[in-house]
Amino acid sequence: MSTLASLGGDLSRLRHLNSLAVIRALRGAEPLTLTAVAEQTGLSRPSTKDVVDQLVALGWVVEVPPSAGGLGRPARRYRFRADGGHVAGVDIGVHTVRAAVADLDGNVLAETRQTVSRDTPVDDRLAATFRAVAGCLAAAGLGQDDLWSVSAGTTGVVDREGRVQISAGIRDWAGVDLTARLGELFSCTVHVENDARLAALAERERGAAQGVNDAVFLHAGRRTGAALIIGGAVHRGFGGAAGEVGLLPVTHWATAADYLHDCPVVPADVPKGDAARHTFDAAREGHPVAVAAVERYADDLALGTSAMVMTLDPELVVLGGGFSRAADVLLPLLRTRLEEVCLRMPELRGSALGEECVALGAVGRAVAHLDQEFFGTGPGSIAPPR
Amino acid sequence: MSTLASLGGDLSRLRHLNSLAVIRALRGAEPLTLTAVAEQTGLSRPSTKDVVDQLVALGWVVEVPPSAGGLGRPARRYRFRADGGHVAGVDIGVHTVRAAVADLDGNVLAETRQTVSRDTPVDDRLAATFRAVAGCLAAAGLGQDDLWSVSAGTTGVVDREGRVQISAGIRDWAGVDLTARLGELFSCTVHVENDARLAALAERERGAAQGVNDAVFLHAGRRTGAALIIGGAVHRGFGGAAGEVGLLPVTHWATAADYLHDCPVVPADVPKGDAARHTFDAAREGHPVAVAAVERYADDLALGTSAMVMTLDPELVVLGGGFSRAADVLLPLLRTRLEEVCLRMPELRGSALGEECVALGAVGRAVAHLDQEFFGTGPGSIAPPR
DNA sequence: GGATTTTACGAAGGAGCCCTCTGTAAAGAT
DNA sequence: ATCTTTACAGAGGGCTCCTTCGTAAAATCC
Repeated sequence: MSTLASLGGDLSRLRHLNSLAVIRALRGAEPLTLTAVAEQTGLSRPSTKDVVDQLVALGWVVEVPPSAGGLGRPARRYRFRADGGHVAGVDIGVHTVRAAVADLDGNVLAETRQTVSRDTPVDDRLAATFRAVAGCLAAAGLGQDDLWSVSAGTTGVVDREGRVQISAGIRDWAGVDLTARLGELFSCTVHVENDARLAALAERERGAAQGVNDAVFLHAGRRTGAALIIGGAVHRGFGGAAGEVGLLPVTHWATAADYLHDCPVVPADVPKGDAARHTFDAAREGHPVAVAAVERYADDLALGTSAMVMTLDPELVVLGGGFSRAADVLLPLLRTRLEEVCLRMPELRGSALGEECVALGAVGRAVAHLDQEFFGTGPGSIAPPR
Repeated sequence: MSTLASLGGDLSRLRHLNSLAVIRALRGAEPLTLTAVAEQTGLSRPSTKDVVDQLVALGWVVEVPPSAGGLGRPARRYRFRADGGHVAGVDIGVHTVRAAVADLDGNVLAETRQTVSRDTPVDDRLAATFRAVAGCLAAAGLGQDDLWSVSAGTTGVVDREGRVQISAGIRDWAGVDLTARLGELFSCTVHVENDARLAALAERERGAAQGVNDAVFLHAGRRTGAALIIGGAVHRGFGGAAGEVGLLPVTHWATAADYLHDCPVVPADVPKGDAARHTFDAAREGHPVAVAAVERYADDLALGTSAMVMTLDPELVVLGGGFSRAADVLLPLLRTRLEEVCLRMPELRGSALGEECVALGAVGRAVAHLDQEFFGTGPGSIAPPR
C-alpha cells in the first residue's frame, strides 16, 4: 500500500521529512540563520546543521554572507536556491498569448506577449506560444535548459490529459492535444489547464483570494466563465468542466457580454476589444442606455453566479477578467442581485491582478508540479537539482 | 509552525508514524500475522514486532489464537481492538429519531428508533434522542461509559459550531445549540451536522458512492435536499449551507414533493408518510395522473440538480432519501432531463442504503473524529484507550 | 515414527539519526 | 582590555530501525 509506506519507514525517512521541513522554512523567506531554522522546524541546532549541510551539498540551499550589525557572533545565513531552476506559465488566449518566466519560488522574472486572432491556425498559435516563452527566457538571460516545467492555460474545457474538448473562442482548437503539442516544443514537462482555473489559482496565491479556502472566481470579459476554489485547491471536476455553468443555455453567459459590446453608446469605429470600456464609462456618467446594458449584463452574470454560490456556499466571490476594471460599476449591481437569492451572502471582491493573471496562475501551477516532484511528502529521498 | 513541526521531528516521531501505519494495516481487516503487517507497512519483522508489542501494551491491539491448518510454525496473529470503544450516530428527523451504536471500525451493533412529530417540543425531541441511544447501548450490552463520541445529523442548516440556523421541518428547531444541548445529555464529545451531508458520507463510505471523489447526493423524500462530496470529503461550505440549492425559490424544492403527496390517485385515508408510495405505484402501472405528478416532481428535482452538476462536474449523482425506493421510476426521468442540459452527463445511481443512512453517516463521522483524535498524523504520541 | 521442509520466533550486533551538554569563537558593549 | 551576547563545533549517549543468525513448531515425506 503506497498510503501505508508513505507514512512511516526507515530512519532515512525521518531525515527526509526533516529536510522537507527545513526547505519549507527556507522557501520564500529571507535568508535564515541556523537558529531561526531550528526554531521553525522544532529540530535541535546540531541536527538542523546536519540537514542544512546536506541540502547545501545537494545544491538546494546556499550560504549567503552574514548580516552585519547584530549583537554577538554573526550567524551564518542560508537561503533556498529558488534561482536554481525556472518555470514558464503561458496564457494561450483568443487574441493574445502571454508568457511569464519565474524562479522556483514563483518570482516572475520576465513577461511577454504575442498577438494572435481567433482565426490564427493552430500551428501558428503554438509557434506564437513558443516565441512568447523564448522572449521571456531571453529577457531573463536564460536558456531552454533552465526551464524545468511549463504550464499553459487556455479557453475551453480541457480534460485531465490536456486535450481541448470544447472551445468557444478559438478556431479549430477543440480536439487539439495541447500537452502533446507543447511537449514537442519544450524539452521539459508540460501541463495544460483551463484558463479561468489558473486565474483563480493566481488570485488564491497572490491576489484577492489569499488564504480563502472556498471561493468562486468569475471571469468577466469578452468571454464569460468561472472557476472554483474548494478546500484551498482549484476544483477541476471529473471531466474538467467544473464551473462551466456558462455553457448552460439558461445562464445566457455566451451572449452576456454582447449587451456591453453592442451598446448604442459605443462609437462605430471602436474596435471590439475597447467597446465594453466605453459602455462602462457611459454608465458611470449615468447614461441611461449604458446603465441598462450594464444592468442586463449583471443580471446574466448574477444568474449563473447564484447557482454556484447556492451550491457551494463559498466564503468569497472574486470578479476577475477584463471587466474587473469596471468592478466599481459591476460589484454593486452583482451584490444587489445575489443578495436577493442568497441564503448567506458571500464576500464580493474585484480581482487584485491584471491581465497577466492566467499566466501567473500557470506559473503557480508549474511551481506546484515541481514542488510535488522534488519536495513531495511521499517516500524517497530528496534528489539533487538537475 | 504547526505545519512544519507536524512534518519531521524526533525519533519518537518516526515510531509514532510507524505505529499509525501498523494500526492502519490492522484496521478493519482480518487478524494479521506479524509477517503480513511487516509486508504491508514496509517495516522489518523485528521492528514490526516492537511496534505491535507496544500497541498491545497500550491496549490498542490484542493477540488472537493462531489459525490452524497452515504450513510451518503457526504465526501469532493480532487484531485492532475495535471493540475497545464505541460511538453513536443519531438521525434527529422530523418524524423519527434513529440511533445506531457501532465499534471503532464502524461496525453497527444495534439500531433503534423513536417516533416524534414535527411539533414535538425541543426538550422532548432531545429526550427521545437520548432514549434512542440508550436503547442501542442496552441492546448491545454497553453502558454510557463505553461511548466515546456521538455524532448527530438533523434537518436544516447547521453551522460550524453545531447550532441550527434554519430548519424547514422541525418546529422551534432554529436557534437550538444542538452541540451544547446534546453535550449535556452525553458525557463524551458531541458533533452535529446537516443530515443530508451525513447520508452522503454514508453513501461514500459504504453505499453507492464508494471510491468516488466527486459526487452529488440528492435527498429525495418528504423534504428535498442535497449534499456534496468533493475531493472525497463532504463539503460544508463556509456557512454550512453548501448544497442548499433547494432554498432558492426558483428550484421549487420546498414544494416539489407536494406533487406526489397531493396526487388525486392517493386515497384520502392514507397517512402523509405513505402517500408518495401510492403515487409511484400508480405511475408504474401507467396511471396518467400519477405519471404527470412524478414527471413534474422530476422536473423540479432536475432543475436544482442541474445547477449543482454544472457547477461541480461530478462523477456521480446518487438519488437517496425515502423516494430512492422509487428509483426505478425516478432515475430514467431524471436522466432524461439532466442529459438535456449537462455538458458531461454524470453517472446516476440509486442509494444503496436504507432509511438508516443518516445514522450510518453519523457513525462514520464519529469514528472519523475519534480517528483524528487518537490516530491523527499530527505531532504527539499514541495515547492508551480510556 | 523419524527426517525433511516450511514458516515463524527471538536475540545479537550494527548503523543512522537526533538529542543534550560542553567548550570555543567572534562580534558589540562597557 | 574585559564583559556580555550569540553562534559554532564536537563529544557522548539514547533510540529506532535493519540485517543476520540460531531456535522452535507445525505439516509433509519416506
